[in-house]
Amino acid sequence: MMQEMSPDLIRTFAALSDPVRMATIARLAEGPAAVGELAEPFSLSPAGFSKHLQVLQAAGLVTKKLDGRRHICSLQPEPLKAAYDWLGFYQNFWSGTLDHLEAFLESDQGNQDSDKKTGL
Amino acid sequence: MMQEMSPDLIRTFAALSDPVRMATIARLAEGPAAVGELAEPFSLSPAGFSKHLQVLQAAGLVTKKLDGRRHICSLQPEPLKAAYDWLGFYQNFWSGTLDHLEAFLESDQGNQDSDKKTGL
DNA sequence: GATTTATTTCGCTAAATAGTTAAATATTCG
DNA sequence: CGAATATTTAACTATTTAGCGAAATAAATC
Repeated sequence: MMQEMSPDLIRTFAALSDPVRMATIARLAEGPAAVGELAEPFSLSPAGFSKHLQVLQAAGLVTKKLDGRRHICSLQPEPLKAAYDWLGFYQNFWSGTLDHLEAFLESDQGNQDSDKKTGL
Repeated sequence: MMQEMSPDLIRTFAALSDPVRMATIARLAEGPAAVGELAEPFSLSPAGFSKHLQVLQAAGLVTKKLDGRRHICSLQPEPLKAAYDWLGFYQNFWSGTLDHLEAFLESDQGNQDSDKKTGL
């Protein structure tokens, strides 16, 4: 078995690997906001912040809608969920007494959606 | 309230944002392996793969122990768990009927360690 | 002890990223 | 319409990252 490692997931992790972008996501989780409001906490030029926003949009983490001359940004949950699920696969690895996933992968739980060979 | 965004987390997400490194983590979840074995699936020079391993080690995701001339790599769960937990904070954002976290943040659950202003 | 195997470090190049300032595009307001 | 506001795009520079081949280190084997 092998976990999916889509370009989308890669882009999501890349988008998350920056403090400005992580903080922006945290802020947007509290509700939509205009670009200027989002940029305020950072000592960045507007153009510099705009680029971070582009990275977040390219990853599908943020969408924008226009409200007059302001661009209102909203957080999109799907990519976060996908990243969460990818990492969640390794839950057994860190949460249990297992040193690695072997035991899990050979368990009923680990086999339930992969090796349905019992019926063949 | 504001989620923690440590340099460690940043490094973890950066380490995850590459297909070679993601696949290597997936492989290591099945159990420890030597560098050469890990490198095999990729068309990379040994030096090239070694650098990816350095990134994973710098993020604390992989540790090595020596077995003769072979370097045995093991996956370390802590950084994965930290990333999982950071993303898990937004679970309410994607899993529920909420458009954003406001409702959660104003709930008992959301208030339990943040705005204890009821007593002021 | 010379050779082979496993891996890293070094020195380099090419490409991607993060930041800047200046100019461009809309939109609102007087 | 002209000035101000909000934001992006363009052009550029500096830094980081990803890759390579060659050399270095270390252990195993003959």
